[in-house]
Amino acid sequence: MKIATWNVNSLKVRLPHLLRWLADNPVDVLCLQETKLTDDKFPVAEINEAGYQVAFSGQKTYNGVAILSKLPLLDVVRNNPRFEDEQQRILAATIDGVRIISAYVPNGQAVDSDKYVYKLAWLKSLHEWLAEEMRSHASLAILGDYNIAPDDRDVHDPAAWEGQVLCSDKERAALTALTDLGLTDSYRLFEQPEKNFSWWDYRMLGFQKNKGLRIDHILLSEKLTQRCTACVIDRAPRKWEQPSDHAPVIATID
DNA sequence: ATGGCAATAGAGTATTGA
Repeated sequence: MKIATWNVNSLKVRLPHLLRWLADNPVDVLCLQETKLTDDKFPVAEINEAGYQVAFSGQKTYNGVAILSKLPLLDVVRNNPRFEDEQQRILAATIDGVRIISAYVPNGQAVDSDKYVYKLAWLKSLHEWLAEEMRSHASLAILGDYNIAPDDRDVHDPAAWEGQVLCSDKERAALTALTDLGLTDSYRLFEQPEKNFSWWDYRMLGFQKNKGLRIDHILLSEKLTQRCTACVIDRAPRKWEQPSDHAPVIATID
């Protein structure tokens, strides 16, 4: 089973990229973030035609998450039931006995801004809900754009980013709190290339200069960690015309 | 060198992202 995550930064713009990528990478499950579409505009027919069933939770202009799957999506839940939130950032479904969660963690804008406070509160509540979910689902994977670079290996210029949003101690502690629940960053189970990232700024020739961050992650419960045989970042679609600023991350579960 | 790109809403320019 291959499971993947990709922040597409507008599914309206990126639908051709998505279909092309799925043709090249026929993963079993793909979690999307930043679809930026209301549910009535979601391209269900095109995705079905590509061989995928899909659940989605969107809103106008911002956020929006989805899960594509070759197998049926059961027990679909929108949002963290413990966190009152108008922003559509969480979608969960059970696929082939695995609880899959697509998550779009808030960006946080700047340390100590209102959005940063919201990000930390959101993560704290996610932690509480995940603890619960893990009790009822031994096989659980939470995939998405975490907007947190776990450590300095995940940052192109750690000195420049030190203490900044996406790299601050409080954000990293919030991510560590999630892994302390018994979730593992699948990427670090394996030897990985140096300076390998999942996001590059559109500005400053970020991708060409590889000025990026690794902020998109696949966290696995212990049961899935034992079955995980690979985790890779696919930079290929970042080189395509009019790309998303994020690259997909893929984990293989045997 | 502290900007720079891109998407959205909506009709010039503001907001957000990371």
